[in-house]
Amino acid sequence: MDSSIKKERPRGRLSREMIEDAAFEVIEREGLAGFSMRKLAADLGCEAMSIYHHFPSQAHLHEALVDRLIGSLEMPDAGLPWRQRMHIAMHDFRRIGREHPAFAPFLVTYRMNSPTCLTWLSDILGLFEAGGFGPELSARLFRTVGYYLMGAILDETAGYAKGPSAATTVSDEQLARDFPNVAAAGRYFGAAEFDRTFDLGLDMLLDEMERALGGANSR
Amino acid sequence: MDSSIKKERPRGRLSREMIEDAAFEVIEREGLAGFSMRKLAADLGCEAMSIYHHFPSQAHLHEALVDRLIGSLEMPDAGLPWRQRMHIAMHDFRRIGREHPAFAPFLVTYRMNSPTCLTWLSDILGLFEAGGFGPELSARLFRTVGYYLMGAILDETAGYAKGPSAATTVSDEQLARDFPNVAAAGRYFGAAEFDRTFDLGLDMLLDEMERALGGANSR
DNA sequence: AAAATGAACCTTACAGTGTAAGTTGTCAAG
DNA sequence: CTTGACAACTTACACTGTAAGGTTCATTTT
Repeated sequence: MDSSIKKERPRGRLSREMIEDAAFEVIEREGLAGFSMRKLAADLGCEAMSIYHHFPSQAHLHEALVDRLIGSLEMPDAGLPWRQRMHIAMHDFRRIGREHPAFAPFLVTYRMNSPTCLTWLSDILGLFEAGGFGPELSARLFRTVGYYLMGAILDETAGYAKGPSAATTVSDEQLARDFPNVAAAGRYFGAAEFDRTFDLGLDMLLDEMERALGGANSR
Repeated sequence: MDSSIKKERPRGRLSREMIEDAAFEVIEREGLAGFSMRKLAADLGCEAMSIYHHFPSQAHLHEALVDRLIGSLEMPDAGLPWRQRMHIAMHDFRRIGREHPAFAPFLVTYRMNSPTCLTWLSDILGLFEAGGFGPELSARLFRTVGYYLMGAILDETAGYAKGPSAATTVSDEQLARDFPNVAAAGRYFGAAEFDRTFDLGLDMLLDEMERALGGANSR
């Protein structure tokens, strides 16, 4: 058996899909800032520059990862009520963020303009419009839930994105003494409460949207 | 007028405040990713390593910038009604983000745990509690508006944070043809609509919170 | 005045980064 | 077998954060 250190991998066996798969792994293992083309290459058993044959730059690779994630999303069953469909779509997006916590900051910061992403965006806008909102309100409400979603994903994945704060941190004792209400709130800030907290805010927004719809209809 | 490239600057004239001021400038000029200790030093007229006498690392410096911004926030007048105070506090935070658009991604991603930041966080939590919410709901509603705020700031400053997308972009014609509803929504996604859109979502959340309060009181 | 102290700043060096440019290896078509 | 095309590798460059150690200068002590 061949015993070279690098995995035996004949030429011509590198593909975009393989590279993307490995990139997700390296990012989650090393963190987004710790990711590099050389580490990715080491994972793939090739040299860094070989990757450039498939992606013209690291930025292109990162954007391809976004495309992969967004492209994997499916719109909820059109037979369901509007509110339920919106609820599902929001949870779907949140899920792909949480499944790739180290990549999540890039995902939510990225300004979508690829066909794949625009399709998703268009579908979500269409969901609002199908719910009875006009073009303007659909756009603004999309932003509203989008903002909420972005912030939630960032918070819920923040523990993975960067290590502990470098600068002065406040000890638990000092926190309990000087900021008792923050210490008390900490109980509801933990990962165990993410689902409940997320749904609270999401339902508040959806409640208010339905109210706006009902008000317009009954008027 | 003196035209030396580096500012004349006798020893002992470097201070944390000066460095922070220059760092804000360099970050806004070069972008967060384009920022470096050497560029900062060039701006200050010193060598890169001199900065390490005042900040032990770049991360410490960045966190000091967050502290500066958060520390500059003042709580709204306690005599005002609860809802108005919350509205002002949210707009204040949004303002410091928008005043430093390139730095905003770090600001909103940063997990606050310095005394300065904890003081602000405690004050906001106190604002909910003063409004009549118990500890648990105060914590969860803080998260809710916090998520919304983070997302809004990220979106509103995204144009400054990074250059145009590196990968395939969809042309305006293609957008109008293949994604007409997205193209139509673009009208409401521009900077001119930021204020109106932000207030729409914020007011929805505050409406819903007041409703929760009223419901609890009238029950 | 002279010497000592210590902070403030600079110089050098290293391991790491993205990626441009040029080179090599491999396989398929002629 | 030769030729071509292309995938992968090698080298090189300009840049990064920062560790280690050297230099300069204001202040304090003698």
